[in-house]
Amino acid sequence: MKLHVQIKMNEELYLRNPEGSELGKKIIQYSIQLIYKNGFESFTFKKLAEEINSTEASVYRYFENKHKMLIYIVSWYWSWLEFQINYQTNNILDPSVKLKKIIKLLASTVEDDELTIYINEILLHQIVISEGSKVYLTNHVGEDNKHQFFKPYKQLCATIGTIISEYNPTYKYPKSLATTIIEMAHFQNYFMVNLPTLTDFGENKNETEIISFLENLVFSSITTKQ
Amino acid sequence: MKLHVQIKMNEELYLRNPEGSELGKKIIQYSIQLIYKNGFESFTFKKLAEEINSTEASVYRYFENKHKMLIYIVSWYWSWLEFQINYQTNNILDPSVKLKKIIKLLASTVEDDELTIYINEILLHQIVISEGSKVYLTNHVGEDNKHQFFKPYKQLCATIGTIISEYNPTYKYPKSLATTIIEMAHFQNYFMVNLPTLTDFGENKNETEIISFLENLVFSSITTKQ
DNA sequence: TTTTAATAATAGTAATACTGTTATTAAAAA
DNA sequence: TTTTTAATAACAGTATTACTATTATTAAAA
Repeated sequence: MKLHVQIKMNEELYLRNPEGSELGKKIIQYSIQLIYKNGFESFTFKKLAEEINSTEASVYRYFENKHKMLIYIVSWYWSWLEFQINYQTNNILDPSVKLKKIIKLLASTVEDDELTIYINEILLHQIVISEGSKVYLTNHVGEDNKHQFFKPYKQLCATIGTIISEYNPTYKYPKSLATTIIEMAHFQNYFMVNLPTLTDFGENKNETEIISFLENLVFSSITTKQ
Repeated sequence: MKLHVQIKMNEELYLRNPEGSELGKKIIQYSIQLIYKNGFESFTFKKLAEEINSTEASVYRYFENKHKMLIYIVSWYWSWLEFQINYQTNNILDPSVKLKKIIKLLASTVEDDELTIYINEILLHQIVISEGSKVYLTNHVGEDNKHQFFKPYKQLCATIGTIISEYNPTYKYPKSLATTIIEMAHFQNYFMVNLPTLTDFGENKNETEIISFLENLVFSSITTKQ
């Protein structure tokens, strides 16, 4: 039996479901490649169309604009990560072990998931690090929120927040600490690679130091008496 | 005697110094207003020119493009905040008192500084919250870094990191904790206002809760034995 | 009074972010 | 098998953005 992880995406994010056709999958696959390579700002549907030997108009049949495309792939990532977390922390009872596992999953280079051939999770993870916050840092965040575009991100925060509360039910800021872990797992990685003077991770540039930093941050916060 | 706070800006950020002319000051003043109102994405030099009854070409005499303009105003903010922090923590010896003061300055609504008539610090603070990270989350971060465009931000992190090390010389991640404080002071504020389910600050929407969260985060991290 | 500098006014270009139309092809339904 | 439908390719076109270049006008400095 082949396990197929189907991630159900918010239907308002696309005009035509990209998972439902070869062209659609190609659009996702090469969008990830292009955004990874040149950044979201210089990514255009025209360049994408040239890359996949199709036309701009065809891409517009799938996505209204490139921002919704970004929300789509970033949301996909959060949903996928949520699944990985649930899968890997399943049967673990100790919340501190769970939290350590989550920190590791957030801060480590992901492994490419063989089940989703057209999505390269390694590149997607890098995109989420560099472009992920642009998804909600817009003037239309309220509108987008009404359309539930941030649900997978919120869901992940809720999951992490719940485990924090399991560990220490008296801790007052489980959700804020959850977003801090998520955002800092990515920001510290971005700083380490691009602006290393902003971090304490120096030359070696590996993720174990980020994990130590985050573990220290989280466990001292939720262990300290208030 | 009138105290004049002159902030020396990186000369590579502009083509002509906006502080040196009436038009230049108007460009800064109305850029802040427009970016605050409609967000950075929809901000254009044409709209700005219309707003100040000038022309696009005149604006281009001052700034090469709108991204450098954003770096300019955000850097100005960090330099200004650094000054405020140094001023307000001057003569304080206890590093924990200093840190609390800094957290408060980072997380609170700033007061308009009467000394800079054409810069509205309250609006600028909101811009730094919503658009600040876009300054370095670009594909040309390396180039921009070489040109020292992030110096004021780095300087602020160094200042905060130094005080953290003063409090606890054995703490291993002073700089990463410094960036965490800065970024989270802003992100938690943004989430509180725009995506409240991501935080624990609920209905009241005031900054004292964010300050408590950050104080708890910082002091438990640097007080815990490692 | 002359020179210079700054700005306004105007024009123009390449690229971006789309929309619309029609021809072609492939797959599904009759 | 034929017909219908759906998807895509190909092409054309528009408004806006992000610029550059040129010249006229004005104001200040030499």
